[in-house]
Amino acid sequence: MSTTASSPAPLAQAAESLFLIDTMGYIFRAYHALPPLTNSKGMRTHAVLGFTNMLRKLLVDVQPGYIAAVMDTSGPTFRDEAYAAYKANRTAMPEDLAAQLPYIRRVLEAFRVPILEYQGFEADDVIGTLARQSAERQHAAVIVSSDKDMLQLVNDHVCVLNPTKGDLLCDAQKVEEITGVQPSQIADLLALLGDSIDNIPGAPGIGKVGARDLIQRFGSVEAALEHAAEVEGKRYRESLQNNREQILLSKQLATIDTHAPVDLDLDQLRRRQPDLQLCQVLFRELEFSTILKSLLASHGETEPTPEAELFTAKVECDERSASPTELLAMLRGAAEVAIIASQNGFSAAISGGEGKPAIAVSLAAAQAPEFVPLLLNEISHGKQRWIVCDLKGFMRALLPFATAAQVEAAVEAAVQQRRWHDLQLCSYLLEPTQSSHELAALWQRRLGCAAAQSPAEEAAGLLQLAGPLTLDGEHSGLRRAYDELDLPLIPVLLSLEETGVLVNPSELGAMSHELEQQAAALERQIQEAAGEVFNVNSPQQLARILFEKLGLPQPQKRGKSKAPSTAVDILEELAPAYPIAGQVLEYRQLSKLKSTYVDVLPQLIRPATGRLHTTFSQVTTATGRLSSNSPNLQNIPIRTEAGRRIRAAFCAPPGSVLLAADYSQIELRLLAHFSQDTLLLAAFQKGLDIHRLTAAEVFGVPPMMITDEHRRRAKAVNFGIVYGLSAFGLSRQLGIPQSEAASFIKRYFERYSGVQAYLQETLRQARERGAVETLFGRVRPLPDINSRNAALRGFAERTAVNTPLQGTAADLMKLAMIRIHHKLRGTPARMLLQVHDELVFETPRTFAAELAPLVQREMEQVYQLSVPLTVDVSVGPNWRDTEEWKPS
DNA sequence: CGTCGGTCGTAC
DNA sequence: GACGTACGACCGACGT
Repeated sequence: MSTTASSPAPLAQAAESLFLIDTMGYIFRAYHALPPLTNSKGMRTHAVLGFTNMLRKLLVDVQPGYIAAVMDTSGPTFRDEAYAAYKANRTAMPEDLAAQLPYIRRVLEAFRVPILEYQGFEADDVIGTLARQSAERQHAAVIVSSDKDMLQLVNDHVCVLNPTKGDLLCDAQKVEEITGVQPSQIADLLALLGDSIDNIPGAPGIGKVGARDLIQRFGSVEAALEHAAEVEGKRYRESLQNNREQILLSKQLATIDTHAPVDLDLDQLRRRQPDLQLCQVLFRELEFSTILKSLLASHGETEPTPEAELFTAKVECDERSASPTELLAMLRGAAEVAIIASQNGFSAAISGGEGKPAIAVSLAAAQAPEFVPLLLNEISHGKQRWIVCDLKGFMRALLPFATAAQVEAAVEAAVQQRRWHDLQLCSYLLEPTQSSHELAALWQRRLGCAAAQSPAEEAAGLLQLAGPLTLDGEHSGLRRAYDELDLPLIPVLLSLEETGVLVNPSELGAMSHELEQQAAALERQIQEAAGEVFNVNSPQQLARILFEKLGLPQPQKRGKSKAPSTAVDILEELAPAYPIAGQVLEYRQLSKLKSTYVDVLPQLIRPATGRLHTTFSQVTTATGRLSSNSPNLQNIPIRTEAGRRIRAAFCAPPGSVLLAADYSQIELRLLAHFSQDTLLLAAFQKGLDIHRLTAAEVFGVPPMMITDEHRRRAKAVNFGIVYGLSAFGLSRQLGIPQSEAASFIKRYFERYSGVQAYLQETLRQARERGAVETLFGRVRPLPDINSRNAALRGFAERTAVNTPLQGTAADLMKLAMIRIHHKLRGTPARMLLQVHDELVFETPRTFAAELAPLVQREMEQVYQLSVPLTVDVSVGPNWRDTEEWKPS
């Protein structure tokens, strides 16, 4: 509000004024006006965000002396009795808005703004009454509202501030300027105009201008009705004469009651400083980090407040120190043990008994050699449930003090007896769309605290988190994915990561040099054609050169920030006519390979093993797939010749070979299984080429006549189905008119009618439940599936189609991995990588002939479906040059 | 000098 | 807005 150049008097006197916030009115407008932001938890937060921003701006810029937030209570009011249809037009509050209301209250509490609500009285009337009482005491009041009803309350001591109209401040003069009538005549104006939102009927046929003129001329609706006969315009005259009762009722409804039984107590409403601790907890939960940052900054808290102050629910524990044997003795008697292993040592916590704080113990790293063997023995043979966060990380921390086989054996024993409670995994299964399931994130979200202050307290926090992060009751459907897939997979993934994969660094080194030369040459050519030196890597600068300076035809497609897109499909279209476009494409390809793979991978080779060790994340994707990072080994190039050279650098050591096994069309096979579509089932049962079949069916071409182009398009259609395709998306993918794409889709669903029925049923269930699930019960919530926002809804619908297919494929692959891992125990073969539908192994050449059928059988037989699962196996010296293995 | 959103490109 | 799921490089705007 400091931006309001000429602050009218009431704002200049803000330090003494009473600010009355029309809370619900503002929230409704924020809800409808702002894009429906969702935080990482899937909760809508935009109304809270809009309200918080408004409130904070008010508090900071205006510095009100007195403030209150007025809210409605549920229940009937006098207006409902006066007019049954009143607010009948107001549909029930949308669920995602209702869910935000408790947070609005918490925001007000955190800012220490008192909430005023009175049973049976609407906020308008409470505001009107308080404003009147304030004015009678010669005390200025400012009503913060965007509702035009409020303008009737304006007088010498009362004005209205509209935060949605750039902080428009209305005094009596401004009201007249805007509406053409005095504040005292606003109710008369609205009585004629009506208000569709509040279901005030008004006078049919009388609009803005008419209402204003009539009130200006007669002064009130009563007077206008009395003199209706004198009105010249036939439409207005008859409306007045024919709607007398309705108009009078409308005025009654539009009139704010300024005599509600409410007493203004200014002292209670004096502005107070925000409760920074509450603000921190709340805004972290809501993920309003910008607001939090600026709030802390404005209160001189450049450093985050000391952690101790953040604890709203301090994790209680009695800290003790103990020797390894004493600690073991303590663990032995416990039913549940929370345990953390880190570089700094160990900490563990057990329940202190009913009502008592947890008992927590920490152990220095120096004790690990003595402690770990004891611990592993207890994990294997004890009866406790072990609570951890990130079992894979826990296992890894034990590796320096025991053999991998010992760690794995102990963990496996407890896995089989269902004695592991991995909070990270539970959190993921419960909320697969959350961006983080790290312990720190769980503390923040579930305990409302920043972090523990000591290792022992951290362990005690784990104990506390185990309560909310269980898969019991309504979430017991997730147990199967936990018990049968995700938990048993953990030792498998640890094994893959620790094994690593061999890459040939000198091969990559040579490539780096070549790519450098080629890219530099292309860069020179591009800059020469451009007539200037610029950064080809900058899409923005490139767009300027291509579309402004050189005048290439501009694409329709634009980025979010306005520059025309220079993406590959655009440049490909331009390449035949403009060599520079082709050069850019080639440059991009080379520099991508160099910067993302060739120059990065050698640096990540672990010196101790001479191999590349990725990290698989089991808690990242919304569908249940794994992800891979540092480096990502799930996106090593394969499509282009230059890219395949990188793949060739992934190799087997002398005497060994790589073996790759991949599921053929697993998602389409799952579609056949789920949909039971006759045609699709028959196709897979007969082992047909599914893309050729689709080409024949959709394009109406006999199988003999199908061209590569037909097949290419059919393949795009098949992929599109799995992705929840739209005509727009398909048309863009294939570069064909949307109408043509639409006819392909139509033909597809005519031919594969079972698929269409299945997809419709999937959507119906998703809408009903607000979630979809995989074959093994992994659930993905879809908060937007019934949204009124078409874009959000469309996205949720495509997700609803894709997730059961992609997620079930991931489930099956996990199961196959677990089984194969166990079959490989005692063999010289090692599983190295998983790339969604492919597994890569390393094996002595002499064992390959045994490994191949084992892997193929386990993968194909992983689960009985209505169609066969088929797996292609290939073997070779490196990841590029593998040759198909055939059972003999 | 770090952070963060946008754009682009790699995989399945 | 715009067919699903990821990771990550680079740029450039922004705040320190």
